[in-house]
Amino acid sequence: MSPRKAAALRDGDGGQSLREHLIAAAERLISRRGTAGLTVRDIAREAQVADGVLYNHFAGKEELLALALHAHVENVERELGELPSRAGAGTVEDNLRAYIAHGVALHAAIMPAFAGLIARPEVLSLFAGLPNPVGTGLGLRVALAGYLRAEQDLGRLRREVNVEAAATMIVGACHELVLPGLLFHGSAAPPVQVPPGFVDDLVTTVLNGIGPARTR
Amino acid sequence: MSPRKAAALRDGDGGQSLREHLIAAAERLISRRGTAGLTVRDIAREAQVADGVLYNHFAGKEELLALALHAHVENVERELGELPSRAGAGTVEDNLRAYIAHGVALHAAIMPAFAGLIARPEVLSLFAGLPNPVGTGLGLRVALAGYLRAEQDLGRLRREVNVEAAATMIVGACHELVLPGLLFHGSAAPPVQVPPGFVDDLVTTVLNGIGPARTR
Amino acid sequence: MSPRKAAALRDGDGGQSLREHLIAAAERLISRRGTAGLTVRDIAREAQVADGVLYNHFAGKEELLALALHAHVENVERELGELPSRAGAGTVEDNLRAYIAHGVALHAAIMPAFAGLIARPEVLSLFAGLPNPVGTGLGLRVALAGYLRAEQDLGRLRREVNVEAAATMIVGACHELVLPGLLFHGSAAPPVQVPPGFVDDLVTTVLNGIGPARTR
Amino acid sequence: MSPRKAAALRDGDGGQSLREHLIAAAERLISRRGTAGLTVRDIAREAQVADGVLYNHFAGKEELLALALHAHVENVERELGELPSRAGAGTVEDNLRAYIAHGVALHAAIMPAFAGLIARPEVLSLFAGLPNPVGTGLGLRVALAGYLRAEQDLGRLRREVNVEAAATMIVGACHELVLPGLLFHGSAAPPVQVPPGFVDDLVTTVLNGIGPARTR
DNA sequence: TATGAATGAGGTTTCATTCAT
DNA sequence: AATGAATGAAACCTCATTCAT
Repeated sequence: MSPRKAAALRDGDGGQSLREHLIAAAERLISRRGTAGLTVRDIAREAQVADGVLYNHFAGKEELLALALHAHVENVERELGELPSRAGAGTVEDNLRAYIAHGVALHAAIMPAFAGLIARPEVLSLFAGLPNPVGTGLGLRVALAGYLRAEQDLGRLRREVNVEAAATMIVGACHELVLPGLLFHGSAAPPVQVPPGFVDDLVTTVLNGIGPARTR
Repeated sequence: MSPRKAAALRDGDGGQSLREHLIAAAERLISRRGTAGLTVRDIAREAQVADGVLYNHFAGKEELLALALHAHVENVERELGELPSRAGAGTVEDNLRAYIAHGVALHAAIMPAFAGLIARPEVLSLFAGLPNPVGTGLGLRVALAGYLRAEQDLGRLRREVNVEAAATMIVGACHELVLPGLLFHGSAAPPVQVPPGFVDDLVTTVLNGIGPARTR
Repeated sequence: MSPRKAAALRDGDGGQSLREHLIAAAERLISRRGTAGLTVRDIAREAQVADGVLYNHFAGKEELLALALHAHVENVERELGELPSRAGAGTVEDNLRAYIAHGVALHAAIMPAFAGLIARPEVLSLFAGLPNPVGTGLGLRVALAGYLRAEQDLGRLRREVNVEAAATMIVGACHELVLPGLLFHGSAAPPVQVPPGFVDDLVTTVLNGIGPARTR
Repeated sequence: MSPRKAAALRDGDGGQSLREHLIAAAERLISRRGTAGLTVRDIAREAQVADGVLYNHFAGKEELLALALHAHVENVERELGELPSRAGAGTVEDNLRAYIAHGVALHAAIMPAFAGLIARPEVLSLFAGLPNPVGTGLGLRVALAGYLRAEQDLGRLRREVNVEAAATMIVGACHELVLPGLLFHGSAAPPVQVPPGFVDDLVTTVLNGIGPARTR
């Protein structure tokens, strides 16, 4: 009555549909090797499934990649846990440290996924079209700006600063900490190592500035 | 009898070796279309040279790409001109603005080149192995940190700040300003538009910080 | 408990067996798009039936196609109506005109169906093996020859002519009027347009001949 | 100095370019098996050449097929030799017999080639765009009509007959003689056998007509 | 040494058929 | 008996690299 189930689902993985199984397999590969050089055959093999199945469930490679990318971002964000979104709780320093740690880990995990797709706008626009709560990790900047503004409202940050500028610098610093390792050790790089104390220094810098005295 | 010269060199371009000619052609393509989807045939055609020559001068596509990438970064940096390396000259604000403008332009120009290669560690390690004075645009951070330290020595920036942290944030902000356009508008994106006043806000923020009062 | 019925038969189409339902669906597609590029999935979808059913009722795609082709020829002939089989009725000219009109319409309708199969002898021999009263439209020639012979017997056509030869020429002319449009305008060609008066000229020619005087 | 030659050309077939070699190989297959089910691999194998070569010489499979089809028609026409184009020479009967023999042989040879392409309009329009003197065998009808008109001018055929109609019937008869064998014995059919005397009967019929007396 | 055609592995996709449910 | 997802061979095409000339 019901149609046949894929061998891969029959033994053990029975809880999900093959569609989900395929997305999960692709996500696994993305998280392992990034998005570049990923072939349909790789994905089918990882899913232990025939080459052609994917076309029973997706319009093509591109749709699957977009969905897997989405799943990857979601997985990473789930693993990283909540951001300190409630202003006023804890110290600002601690909260900023949390944002930075989050940003470094997030970018380390998702940049290899996006990198291989810069040249494939179709996948990226499919991705952009997905219901995408937090999104591309770009959401981080928005979230951070929101947090900063809330702290401003509470008086724990100065009123006159441009929170967008601050958020840009902080999130940018996370990129900057991740990129070199990505470029020069490959996606099989050791987990990013931020020198001890460096995050503290970032936070101090952003809070106090580097100028000799307050201008303006 | 001297060995045959490539047709492309015979007329007009006689000053360079074919090796240099090929690197230049590849660089031209990289700067036009980025690194993704670039075939050796494209390069040979751009160089007006037979498909196979490249193997007489390079170990393979990868070596040529690494060298062309290097040339590309050098070209971009040459075109962008000098950075305010002499501390003490002009105002710190102006100098920081110059660094940021430089960084945005630099990353906008070189990120499409690197993007297509994140997944090809071979090219990137060849690149990393090149005698690479300024390098990957990562040089920018080093240069900026040096500048900041010099200003510290002159007393125009506070002694206790970690200039590495500051440089990381500033250069990171440049990444952050460039990346989204790259990802979601393709490499045929409009030239990056930083909102007016935003660079000023970045500078102000980094100089003054965002905290309510100086800590530490 | 009787065996399950296909969904498509349950509502409304209950009069036929699923076998007949499938043949009808395939015939519909053949008459719409010809035989080329027809997939079993197309047929199943047209029949609103699961992909696999067809293998419960036919040896495979080929048998189904052969039967659908047969049905298609039958349908077309039914729609075209009766041929003037009774010699002596009407004028010979009118009757020949009717045969030609019939032949043109018949070939226009069935040639796209056969065209996609010339290269698939299996289907065609299955088709040829079917109890095939009128057959492949080749029946037309037989019918026409029969009619001509009957008119001969009535003295309305000359005794000594070879009715097979005449029938061959007349039916052949129908092919010839249909083929070019088929080849060079695709099966989405406009319905065959025979220039006005041309059928008359064919009839006149076949009746009177083209020679200057009766030979033999 | 010159590039490498294909292995297949090196031993023995050296006179032609690989482009010609490929067209010839495809033509060979077309003449053997018709056009349907012909894969690029088949062609490459027949040409004893690597799978990918064809794309160095043609835009794709379609262009090659169109050219091979063209070559096939040319070959067949060359082998069949000249048609009696000079009116007035020989007897009209003999000339018509020659046309019919030619037409039967021609269609027997080229119809399997065209049949497989009815569903691929792209190939057919490429073919139609080729410089195509005689063309698709459709040229035969034009040539025959021309010949008939010339005989009319000489008074060997009656003035008032529509030569187009006559040509249509005669060429159509050739189709009709060829088609059934094609459909029901496959392209590996025995060479078409026209019953002895049948061609004579066709000629007699077309010259004298079948009517009891000259009408009009 | 330059040439550029030849090579062939490997990419994405289609589709007739099978088969667990 | 019906279902429809799974299967996997095979289609067309690309492209880095080789190599006879």
